[in-house]
Amino acid sequence: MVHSEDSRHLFPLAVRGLPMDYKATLNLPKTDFPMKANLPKREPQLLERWEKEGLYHQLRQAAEGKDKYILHDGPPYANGHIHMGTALNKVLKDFIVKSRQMSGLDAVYVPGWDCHGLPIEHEVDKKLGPKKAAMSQADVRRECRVYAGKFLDIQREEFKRLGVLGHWEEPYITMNYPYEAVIARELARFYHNGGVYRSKKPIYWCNDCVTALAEAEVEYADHTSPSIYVAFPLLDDLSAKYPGLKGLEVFLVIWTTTPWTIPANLAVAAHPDFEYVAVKRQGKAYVMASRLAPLCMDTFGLEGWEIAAQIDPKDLEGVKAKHPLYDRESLGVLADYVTLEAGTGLVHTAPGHGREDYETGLRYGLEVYSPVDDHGRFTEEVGFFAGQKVFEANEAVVAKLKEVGALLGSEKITHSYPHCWRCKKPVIFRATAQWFISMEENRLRAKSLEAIRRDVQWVPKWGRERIYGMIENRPDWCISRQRSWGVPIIVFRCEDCGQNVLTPEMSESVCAVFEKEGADAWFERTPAELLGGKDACPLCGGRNLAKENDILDVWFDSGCSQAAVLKARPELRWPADLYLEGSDQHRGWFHSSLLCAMGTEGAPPYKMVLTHGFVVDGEGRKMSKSLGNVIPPQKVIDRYGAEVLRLWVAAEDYTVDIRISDDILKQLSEAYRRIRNTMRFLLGNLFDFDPEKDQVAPADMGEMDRYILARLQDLVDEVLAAYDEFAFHRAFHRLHNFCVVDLSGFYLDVIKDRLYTHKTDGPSRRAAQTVLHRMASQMVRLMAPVLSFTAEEVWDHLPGAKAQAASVHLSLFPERRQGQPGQEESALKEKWQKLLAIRDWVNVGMDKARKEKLIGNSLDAKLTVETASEEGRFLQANAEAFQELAMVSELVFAGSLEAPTVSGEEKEMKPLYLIERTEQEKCPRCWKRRPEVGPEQEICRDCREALA
RNA sequence: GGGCCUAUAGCUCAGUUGCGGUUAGAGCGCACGCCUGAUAAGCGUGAGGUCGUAAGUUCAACUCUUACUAGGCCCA
Repeated sequence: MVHSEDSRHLFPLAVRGLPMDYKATLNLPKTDFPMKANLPKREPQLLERWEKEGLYHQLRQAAEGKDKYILHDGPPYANGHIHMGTALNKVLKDFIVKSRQMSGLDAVYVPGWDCHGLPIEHEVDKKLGPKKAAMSQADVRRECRVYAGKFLDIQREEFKRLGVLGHWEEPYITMNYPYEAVIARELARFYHNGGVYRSKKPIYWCNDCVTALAEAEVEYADHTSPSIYVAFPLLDDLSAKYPGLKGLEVFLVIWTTTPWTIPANLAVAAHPDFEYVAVKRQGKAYVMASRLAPLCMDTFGLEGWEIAAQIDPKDLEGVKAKHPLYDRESLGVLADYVTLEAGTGLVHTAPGHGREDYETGLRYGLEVYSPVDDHGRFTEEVGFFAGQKVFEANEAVVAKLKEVGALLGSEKITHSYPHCWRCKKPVIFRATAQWFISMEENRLRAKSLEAIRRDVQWVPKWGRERIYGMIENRPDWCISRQRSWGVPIIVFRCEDCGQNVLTPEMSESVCAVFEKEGADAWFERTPAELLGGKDACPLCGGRNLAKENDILDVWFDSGCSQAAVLKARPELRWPADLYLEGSDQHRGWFHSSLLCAMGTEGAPPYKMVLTHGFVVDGEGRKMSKSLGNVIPPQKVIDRYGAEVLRLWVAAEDYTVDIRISDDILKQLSEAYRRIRNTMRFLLGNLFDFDPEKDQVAPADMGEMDRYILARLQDLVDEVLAAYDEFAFHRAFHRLHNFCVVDLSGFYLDVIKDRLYTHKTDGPSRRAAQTVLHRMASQMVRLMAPVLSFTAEEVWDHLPGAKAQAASVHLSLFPERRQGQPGQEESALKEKWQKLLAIRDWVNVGMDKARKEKLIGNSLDAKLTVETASEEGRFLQANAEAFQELAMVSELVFAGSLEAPTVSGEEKEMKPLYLIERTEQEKCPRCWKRRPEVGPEQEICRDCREALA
């Protein structure tokens, strides 16, 4: 044992022979709960234990009969490893499920995966290479199934590693046979309701993948296109109204960045509100928007022009121009999407090659003309360019226009253009026969909009406006894809009468086969087999039914999860209480699920929709390979542990973008250590505490204990309120703040004396332990949804905990305060907050005294407080409490002070005080400096009593 | 280009759910010091913000309006 210089001098121990080992008489903290978490190693052990004990199923059992809380999992795509965004999403869901469970609900969580679709098929294509040509569609599908299954397993392990609890052995999987059957069945319901139709319509088309693409499947990237100005000779004579045009050859001048669509031109659009002019030069007149005309003439290199007439755009509606290349008319139309940003103010319109063009075409009764085949080649009907690929034909079109003298100008332009999300090549708009779900039939759009307004709670609330706008403006849902890996559109075509046919009996027969054999049956079996021999056309009686080739958009698959999962599983319930996904899902899963449910059930599948933002780097930039700022979850887990990743999710306000960086993670691991150490201190001081026998009633505690218990109750109330509102960052900050400010900085520091030196089973020590026990027991449960691993570890070490529940996750949250705090409690709080404020003020002087080497430890100090102020007298009345709080050896009072330690200027509300070094001797046991300690008496009176 | 959203100390968050009012708060980190009986811990003190920028409304704006800048999601 080593003594300080000081105590050796005071206690000539030779007198007694050997130094008394007072340290051995103290109750110092003792615990197996390690300071160092070693999370990357410890977490897998806990996971193994939870799995072995079947924790998720124990939770189900424990909650049996309670109200259910259904958070319906949005299925991630079974392709690739998880990334920070998917990790964030799953961890947030885990917070919600665990906190709802601990609030006394039965929070079932069935995770799912989305398994069909182009991205997987594309990967499989790449893997198969030329082999694919020799394979049947069914063979390709088998490969896809294996591929999806592999990544499903990978992701499942990755999610479990995060500490996410759920029914992992039996997730929902969109490629499972029963699920596939439900998809087909839901589609059939739409079909039988008349909501599904087949029509020619321009859709995004990838020439390379030879498929239609969903809007979600195109991405925008820069693309260089030829931009050309083309003159369309006007056939109608406008000179009656505009005499300035008399005798002139008049042209409508358009601008386009897709020359290859010129052959499909059927109209020229003007804006109804813009001003137009006809510009005259050398016997010709060019019609353009007046604001753009000078610029354009400049571009064309034409000088010496004048304005021949101001033209009202309404007069352009219905006029006929001649197509520059073909013997065909092009109609003058009006459209309000025409802009003056670039071009001529007159827009080339090809209804078969653009959505807006298509809609304009509908209004004017134009054909949906699209002379391009599946591979993006012109068909025979276009003449000159037949057989050429459209992008390559750009040049030929330009040349031809030049040849006929219709080309006024051309240049290269780089602009944002849609590309295929898989092959990254530019896509086109092309009209083909597709299957659609009508937004108007059965009032699907109107009913959905009503439901968005009336029946669903959107958090944050702007989500409502966002999805409302999308549903309000979206076109009909194109549900067909020309691929293999998906659920087929189970419609038959009668080769005899040429009609598409599907009766309820037929669809039911097909779905029954799907349930047993999966959707593969569509590709492997004959119509007769699928229809149980009843394969006669219901219209003409012919027996030559052919199966539709198109498969369904994958968004329809996941949109059906509410039917295939919520309704199908007995442990779940329809509708769900909550959907929680990233804000991009307003156009994705929230959207498709709503349409599917509205179409078949007439009601939304969720009561509440919660969204989170996107993970960005420390500078707020999105994560991308090209920026090199991607942080994979695995890296964080390996370095800090999943617990720190979870803490990151909890600490950030997820309603907006969520930043992550090394600095942020470092900061969080510091915060983690602080919380862990606080819990460790609590446990360490409970080593000899048996809650069954040693508890002290609050009435028998001191004020300080009762005060901190009131603070603890505040913590419980606020953290639980935060969980209720899904405001996890508030829960985390509050808990952390409590550890730092209320515990470390105040209560724990102050009660060390009691815990260590007071009589082991005396009331003051047992009171402090009672408080610590209650604190640990409540805090561990408050933190369990977030710090799931650490809380379990604490639970293992907490006296009496295991007797209550085998796992902290099986316990319930602490009780909230009933009603408002009582008057007594409020008074107690006010008083102690005042004492603490004065302590802060005294600390200023203590620091000064330390810097002056007057004292080191605060127990070296003698504090003299002036009683002239109200606060001074307040302290005098509460001297004992304040002395314990300030941890000084002497506290005395004086009427006035000559030279206070810190000048009280501008702090007149604070008492003046003086800090000196006390003359009293140090008790070698409790280290307080006491008057009775000296050569006669080795230790202080309190210590003697404690040891008695 | 359009819609929606975000912008408070180096970092993470508060700033009193819709309604503007005294020197804008906390913790972390940092600096300086203390302790060595929470010790690869703990305590204290302190320095950090023209509340993204610029106008406007007002007696008064972090809080309201507009524009701009940066960033995010969705769409074109």
